[in-house]
Amino acid sequence: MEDIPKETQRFRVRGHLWLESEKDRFLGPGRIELMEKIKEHGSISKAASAMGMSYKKAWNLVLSMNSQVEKPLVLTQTGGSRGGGAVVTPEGEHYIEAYKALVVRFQEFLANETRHLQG
Amino acid sequence: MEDIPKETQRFRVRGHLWLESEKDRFLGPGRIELMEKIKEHGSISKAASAMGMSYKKAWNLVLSMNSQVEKPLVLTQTGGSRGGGAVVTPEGEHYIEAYKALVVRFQEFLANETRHLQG
DNA sequence: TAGCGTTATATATCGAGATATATAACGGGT
DNA sequence: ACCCGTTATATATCTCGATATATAACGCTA
Repeated sequence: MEDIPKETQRFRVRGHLWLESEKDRFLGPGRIELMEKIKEHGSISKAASAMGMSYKKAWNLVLSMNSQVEKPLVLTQTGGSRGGGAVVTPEGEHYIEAYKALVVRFQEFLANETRHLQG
Repeated sequence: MEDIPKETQRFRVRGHLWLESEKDRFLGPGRIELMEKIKEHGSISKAASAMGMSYKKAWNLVLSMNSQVEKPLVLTQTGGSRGGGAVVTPEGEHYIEAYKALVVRFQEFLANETRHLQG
């Protein structure tokens, strides 16, 4: 590594990280952010528009996440005094925390590898 | 982490990794594979078709890589007895090796995190 | 029973990226 | 002078995912 030219200084190591099951993605940055926005706004539609995402896409993500676990990460309710809404369950919150901790370790890995590269 | 339900067993941590400069991607899995195919076949067009990629895309990747370093990673030649061709320079080979070593460490990270998640 | 905001779902439209097609240039061989 | 396979480049076409649009259902309110 020590004979990589100086210009290597300009490069950074970057990456993406996610959890997946047999064939489907389970959790990634977008799904985590969506759950956080649902926590904040109390509905899928408001969460979606808050992050510039179509309702349909957000709905599909919730469907995908919930379909891969026994206890759903997001509960939805149609109708009612406010028309309905969505909440993140304790299970959902747990995954959010676990994912964030994972990302912290990943960022350390990337920073370390970038340092290594630029040696 | 210890109170994540059993079904977490089914999830793996996966990821992508690449090198980038200020605004452009520099090296990722596709570009590395392309350089390896160029080494193998001696031309961009053969390398591209060998990995089911259009010549145009392969050419753009070579252009992008070479534009980000002083000494090009891939040298091309037009015309001549065989019509032309392309070769990977020692600098290119060096980056291939550095990237592969990085990927090995990344795979270890992912395996470790998957184990941690399922622990 | 009518109104409301939302979830839930299907269908249609659009646009970006990929692919296909075309053409020029290159330079050695014959 | 012409042929060859490749690099180099522009343009046209296509495809698929994303987005937009539309509609139904839900359940509380009043």
